[in-house]
Amino acid sequence: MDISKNFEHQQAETKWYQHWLDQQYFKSTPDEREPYTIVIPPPNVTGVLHMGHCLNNTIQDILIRRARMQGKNACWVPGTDHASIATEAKVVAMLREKGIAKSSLSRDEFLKYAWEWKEKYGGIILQQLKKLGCSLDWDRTSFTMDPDYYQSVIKVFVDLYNKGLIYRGKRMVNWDPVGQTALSDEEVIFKEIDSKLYYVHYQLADGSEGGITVATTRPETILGDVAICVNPADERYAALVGKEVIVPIINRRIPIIADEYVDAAFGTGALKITPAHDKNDNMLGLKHQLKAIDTLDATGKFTTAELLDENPSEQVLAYQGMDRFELRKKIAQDIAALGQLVKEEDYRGQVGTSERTGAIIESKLSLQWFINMTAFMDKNPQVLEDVMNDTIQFHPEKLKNTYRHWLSNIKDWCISRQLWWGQRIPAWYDSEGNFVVAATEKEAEAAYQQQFGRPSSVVGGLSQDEDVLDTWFSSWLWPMEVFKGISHPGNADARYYYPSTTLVTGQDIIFFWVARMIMAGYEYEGKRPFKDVYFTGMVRDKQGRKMSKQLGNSPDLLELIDRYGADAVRFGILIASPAGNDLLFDESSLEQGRNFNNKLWNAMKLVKMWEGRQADSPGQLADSQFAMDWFGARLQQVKQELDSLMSQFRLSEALKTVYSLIWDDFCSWYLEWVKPGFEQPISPEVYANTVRYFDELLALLHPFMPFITEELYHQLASRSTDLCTHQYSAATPPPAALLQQGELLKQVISTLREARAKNQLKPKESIRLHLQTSHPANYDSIAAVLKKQVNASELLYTTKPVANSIVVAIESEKFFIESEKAIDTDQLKAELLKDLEYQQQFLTSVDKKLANERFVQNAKPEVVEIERKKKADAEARIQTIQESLAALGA
RNA sequence: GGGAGCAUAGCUCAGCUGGUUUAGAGCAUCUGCCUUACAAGCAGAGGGUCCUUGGUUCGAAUCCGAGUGCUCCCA
Repeated sequence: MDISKNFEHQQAETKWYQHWLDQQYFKSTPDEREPYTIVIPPPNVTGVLHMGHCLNNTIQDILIRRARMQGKNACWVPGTDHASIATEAKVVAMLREKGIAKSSLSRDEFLKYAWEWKEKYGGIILQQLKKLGCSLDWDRTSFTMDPDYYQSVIKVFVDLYNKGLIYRGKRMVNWDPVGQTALSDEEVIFKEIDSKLYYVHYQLADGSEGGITVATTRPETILGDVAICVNPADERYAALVGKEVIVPIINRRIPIIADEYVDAAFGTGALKITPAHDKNDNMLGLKHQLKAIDTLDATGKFTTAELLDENPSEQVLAYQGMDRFELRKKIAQDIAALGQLVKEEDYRGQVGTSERTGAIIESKLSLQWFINMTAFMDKNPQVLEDVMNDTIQFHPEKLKNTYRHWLSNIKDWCISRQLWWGQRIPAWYDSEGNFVVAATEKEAEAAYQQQFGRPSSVVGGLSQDEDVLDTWFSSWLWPMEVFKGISHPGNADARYYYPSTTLVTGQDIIFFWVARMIMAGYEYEGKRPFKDVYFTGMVRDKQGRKMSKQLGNSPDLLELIDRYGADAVRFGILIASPAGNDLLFDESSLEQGRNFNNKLWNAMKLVKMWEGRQADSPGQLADSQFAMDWFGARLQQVKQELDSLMSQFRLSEALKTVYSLIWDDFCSWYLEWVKPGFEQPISPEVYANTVRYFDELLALLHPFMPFITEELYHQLASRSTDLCTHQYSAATPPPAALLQQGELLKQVISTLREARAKNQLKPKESIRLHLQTSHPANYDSIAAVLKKQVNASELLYTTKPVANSIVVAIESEKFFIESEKAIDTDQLKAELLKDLEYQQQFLTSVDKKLANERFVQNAKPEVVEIERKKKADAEARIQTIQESLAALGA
């Protein structure tokens, strides 16, 4: 069979992924094995694969493939999130392009479009994950709006309501005037934005001289002012507290009050209070029993609706319908026209924006549904405790602090959204504003009858709440409901797979999702939802900037997979990904991955070349014995290292370890050591061993790079099984002496090669190697390899220096390189002198340490022993060098 | 404003409970090689005041304090 020059990834990827699917290797059903469960962080149904997904899912696939090869029942559940606001925004945009306004559609008509859109474009991302090689159990694909899932969300809402943990109330919410919906605190992104600070003068109501000047960034809310507040300790204003001032333009009389909340150092030290439009103002308003006057509507435009009692002037009425930012300028001008705008200055401040639409958030009073988080946490203290005591283990651990901090300052969760795409809130209202909460209209009717003692028809029937639930109110059930643990409690799958084993997700959704899954897990299963949480950092570009559409620095992943191959992409993204830190993505790491593919491919070609050259060859076998023994030991050693690294989730280091084992130990050392001479036969035993080692390496690498390893596994020999389901054998403790001798051999080879290079001995020029050692037995097993690796025709033991040779000292042993070529003794001497100086300085530092009585007294005996050995080694080395110099006639 | 974290080679990072030579790896750089698997390669080399500064200790990249710079989270 002809072997292609390089690994052809496209072909291999298609072939093997299909084969794995056909063999149902990714399919999992409960059995007697230990389960290893991962639920995918469900990407938005509208999403396309980006770098973050790539990192995240590569890691999950590595964990799941490794678990599968360790004999566990590996189950990785795919799925998508309906992403209410993000999806609805896309559907609205799509309709707008068709010339259809959302407002012209009924709820049902809109949802029909949305479902059509979801069927057409939704879940593209899941197909893309296949390209990356992800071994998901596709039969288990879930969607947060599947009928059962939908019902489970409704069920949980009703249940929490009945438990008194959900309430409806008029509260200050974060209002997105573009999306026209409330948002939870977590959906608000604070940004630094340049604005202006306006200094506005309010005149005293009694007509007397003076007044008070207030600094505000939001003059457009001035018509909703109900008080001016100063710090009670602020002497400047002490005399004014209790007096009234006039709000410019609208001429409302408002009091000057005092509260310690006010920072006397900010602006003028006087704060205008607009309880309808600012969270802190609202808090002060409640405390001082002030009215809230709302002057902005749901779209952020001025409305006089709540001002009509005050007989507003023509000027005020003219603002009707004006956008908040336009209004800001207009009101500033109008105040200036009154001569009450003292000054304007530039100001840079934090402004909340919507995570989804980017719009600047308004704080707005509105009637919404909330979860009482304080009560919830009192009921479920394990949510915090079990993370702090590592029942649920966070990686990296430092995120425990962040988690604790958030939970100990937790605010009520606003869960209603003024959208149509999502689970509709199961609350039912009569025409008088009474309501009941029930899963279905029928149940609602019954509940109504019971609660109010009359059928709802008396007051015109019941109508359901128009709003839907926050997306996270459905995804917090994900680890349970993908196994139908909420909709069909106690079913076999849920019992077997829950709690899941590991969650892999981004640090950015620790509050949105991770914390809430833990909450739901304890509330509904009484158990943690997962054992380990691995948090990935953010993927940034080479300059450390976030990947974004605007910057255009977000590479097209499918194109990268096409160009470098899925294995190389997986390698590249993981090798650059330090545990718990952000990842600076650079295409050069993909190149490294591709080069590694190439290396593996060529190693396979070499071994395949030997396949047909097997013949009994006792000499070749004997010469290779050490290499075989040593590599066997190295393999066990690395297997142990990998177990340890993987259990600590140090995946990047684990990959580096396998990479170096394959590239350095296997290719650069082992294969060279057993390689037969040109067109010489190879011993069948050596060949069989080599293939066996290669198999083991492929198995270790397979979770990281599944395609090329499967391909090579089948190229190397004809097989009846696949690497994908190969079972690892446990690592055995490697013999330390063998490993040590291997290190000695490597060191000797490197040092001799370096000496050859420095003396301009071409690799082809053969040498005679003389060795002066007190332990010749150490060299018996490695002599053959040593000769081959430094191109020595002979290895001779000697007891005295060899004339006209290059001298190399390694510890207390001396090597003499004898060649046809004349030796540059001056250079040799210079080298030796340099080494001598280094050794002498080193000796001095060790001596100093040993001369320190307090060191010898206080340090642990083994540490002192190490120092003594260092001293002895250095002294021996110095002696060797001096003898060599003497032999050179120095 | 509150909290958390980071600072080690040109870049990205290891360096776990202080002592394994005078600090390691990968990538990049430089030198020599188209050596019979691989130039997407091989063999070598150079490169660091472990941010600054006090302290604890026989001993500090490692522990503690202060400072500086950066990052993230929360308000």
